[in-house]
Amino acid sequence: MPKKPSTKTRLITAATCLLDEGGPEAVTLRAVAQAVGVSHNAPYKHFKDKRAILAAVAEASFVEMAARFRETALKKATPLQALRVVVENYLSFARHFPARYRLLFSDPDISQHGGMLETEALETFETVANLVVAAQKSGELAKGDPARATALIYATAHGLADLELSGRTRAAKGLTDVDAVASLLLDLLTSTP
Amino acid sequence: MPKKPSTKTRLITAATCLLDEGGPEAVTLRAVAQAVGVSHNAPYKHFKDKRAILAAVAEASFVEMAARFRETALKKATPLQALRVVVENYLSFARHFPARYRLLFSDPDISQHGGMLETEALETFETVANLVVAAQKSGELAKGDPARATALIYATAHGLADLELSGRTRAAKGLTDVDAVASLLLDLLTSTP
DNA sequence: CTGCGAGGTTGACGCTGTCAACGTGAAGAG
DNA sequence: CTCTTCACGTTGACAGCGTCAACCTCGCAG
Repeated sequence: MPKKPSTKTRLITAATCLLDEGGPEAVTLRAVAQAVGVSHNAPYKHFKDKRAILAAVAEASFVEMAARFRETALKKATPLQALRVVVENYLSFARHFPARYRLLFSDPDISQHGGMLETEALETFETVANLVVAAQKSGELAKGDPARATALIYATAHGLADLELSGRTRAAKGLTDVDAVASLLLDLLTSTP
Repeated sequence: MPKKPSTKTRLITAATCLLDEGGPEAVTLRAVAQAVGVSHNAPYKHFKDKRAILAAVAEASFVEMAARFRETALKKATPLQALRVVVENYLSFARHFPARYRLLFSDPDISQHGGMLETEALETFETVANLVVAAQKSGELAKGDPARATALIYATAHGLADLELSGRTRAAKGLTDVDAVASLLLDLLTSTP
């Protein structure tokens, strides 16, 4: 039986909900407070800023997302398959929770914020890098600096997600099928020069 | 001798300046008006919204940037060199004008806005695609769907720029040297499978 | 019993985008 | 030459926002 959530965690979940449903502009301190059923100044007893609330939302979201990443990736047979699934999941997350995705991966305030979020992010990056190393060892992926290859994969996945969210994929010819482009990169990395 | 600029264009340049110097939060309707020396409501005689002003800023910036792209790219000897220069310029623009870059390439309101901006963006995309085709014909780039390869390059460049702007490149190992990662992609596209 | 601090409330402040009403001056119609 | 009109600009107001300060009110430590 789950103990009843504190006001602080209720504020975080309410903010997350508002963000997902109404975008960034819907997340107002007063709306969050009202959703929880407290006065418009109650949040200041738990968070310094509005930004602090967003940071907490990001932190909670990232931890949850990273856990799911690891879980689904480890079930796959080969490292390359796992890599593909990770990219798929990344893009899927961006599509399902656009506003939250932007908060997590494109907000300067948040990413610079340090704290547990940065640690967790680095750990996740490391996990993917390990996948790349494994795929190189098994011959599924061409050799090369694994950190740089990982960075390339990450940057491409993020770029595709961000372009899709800002609506730029509907127009340009090669961009309409985002997943195909992501797949193209992995194919390129696979081919042995 | 340049004729004196209208209030409308002065509003646009003032907004651009504020955006570059103080980030998105510095661009307030009142601040823009004050910078031009008019009352806080004068902008409404020229633009419907605050968003409309930002859209005008984006449009002007994009046209100017695209022109410089074409100019510098055409001076290069081979298509592949031109491609590298375009990517370099793209990243350089993002670094020099972070807030404006985000407005141009990551703002949903703006990119969905249609109008001349979308036309110009498509045209630019097409220009790059032609570069890819040329590089493939000359054997500098491996064969394959050029539209998709262009999309891949675009997405990667944008992803790298965005990650750098949100401060995520300082931490992860392979991401510290953004230009090297961009170079890696072009190398991959070069190698013949 | 006393006191005190965590958590909640009310009220206020300045700033924002936006709307409505009110000039004003130049240009065109009669 | 006068009258109208309309683009451009002004002032003043409004609600909503983040934030600060002051006050209340428990439950618990001494």
